[in-house]
Amino acid sequence: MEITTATASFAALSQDTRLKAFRLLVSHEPEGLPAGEIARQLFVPHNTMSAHLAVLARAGWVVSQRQSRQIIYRASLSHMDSVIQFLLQDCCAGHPELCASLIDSLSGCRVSESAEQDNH
Amino acid sequence: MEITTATASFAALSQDTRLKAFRLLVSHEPEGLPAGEIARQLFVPHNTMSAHLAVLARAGWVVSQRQSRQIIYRASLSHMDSVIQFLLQDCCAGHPELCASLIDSLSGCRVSESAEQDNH
DNA sequence: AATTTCATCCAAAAATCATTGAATTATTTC
DNA sequence: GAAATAATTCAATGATTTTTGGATGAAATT
Repeated sequence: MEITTATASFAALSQDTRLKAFRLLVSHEPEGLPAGEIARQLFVPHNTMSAHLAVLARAGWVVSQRQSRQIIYRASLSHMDSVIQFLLQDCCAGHPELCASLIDSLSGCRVSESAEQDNH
Repeated sequence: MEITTATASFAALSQDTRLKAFRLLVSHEPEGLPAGEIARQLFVPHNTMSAHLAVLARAGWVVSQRQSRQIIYRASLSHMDSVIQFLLQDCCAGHPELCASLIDSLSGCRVSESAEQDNH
C-alpha cells in the first residue's frame, strides 16, 4: 500500500461522523445500508452525509451500488485488511517477536464454526 | 476505546510526515530515535517535526523520554494493538465468519521462534 | 556563567476540511 | 410527462490544521 493511500485512509476515519458511518456499515455486513438510512441513524443531514460517504468511498473504506432509487453502501472488509496489514508490516518484517503478542490478541476473535449471533 | 480516542488516533496518522515518523519508529523498536534524528531522516525542520511528534504523542502512537540532551521517541505497539482491535471489534462481534479470512491473513506474520533479521 | 546543542513553545499566515441551503440528477409512480 | 422520492453536486462560509521564523527551555561543555 502506498503511503498516500494510507494517509487518505486514516484521514477518512479521522472524523466522527465518518468513523461512525463506517462502523455502522461494518455491523450491517453483508447487506449494507442506503445513504439516507445512514444519515437518519446518525442524525446528520443527507447532503452532509453524502459528502462524508464520498470521502469514505474515495479512500476505499466503502463501496456503493445503486439499487432502484437508493444507493446502498457497504463496508469494504478487504480494505480494512489492507490497512491493518500496512500498520503491521514494519514490525512484522523487522522484529516479529515484538509483533507476536499483538497477533495473539487479534487471534482471540477466531470463528468458532457455529457462532452466528446478531449484535443489534 | 472511545470514539474520540479513535478519531484522534486516525487523525494523527492522516498526515504524511507523521505516518512516516511513526513507521520509522516502529522499524526502530525497541531502541527508539531522538527527535532531531527523526527530523533529519525525514528532511523536515525540527520545529515542524516537534509539532508532529506532539500530535503523535497526544494520540498515543508514541512515547518519549528525555535522555540527557535528547528526547527519545518510541512507537507504542500496544496502542497500535488497541486501534486494530477497535477496527475489528464490530465485525468480530457481529459476524465472526466475515472476519475469519481477515484474521487468517494477519496470522501470516507469526513469529517463527528464531527469526531476528534486521529490516534496515 | 557564557556557549553550544537539542528540543519545544508561540504566534501568525496559508492551506485544507466540514457544513449546509439551494440546485441538480436519477428513478419510480401516477 | 408531472409529481414524488432518494441521493448527489455546487458554492459559500466557518472552523481546523499545517507550517515555520523566532523565542525559550534544559542539559552539557568550556
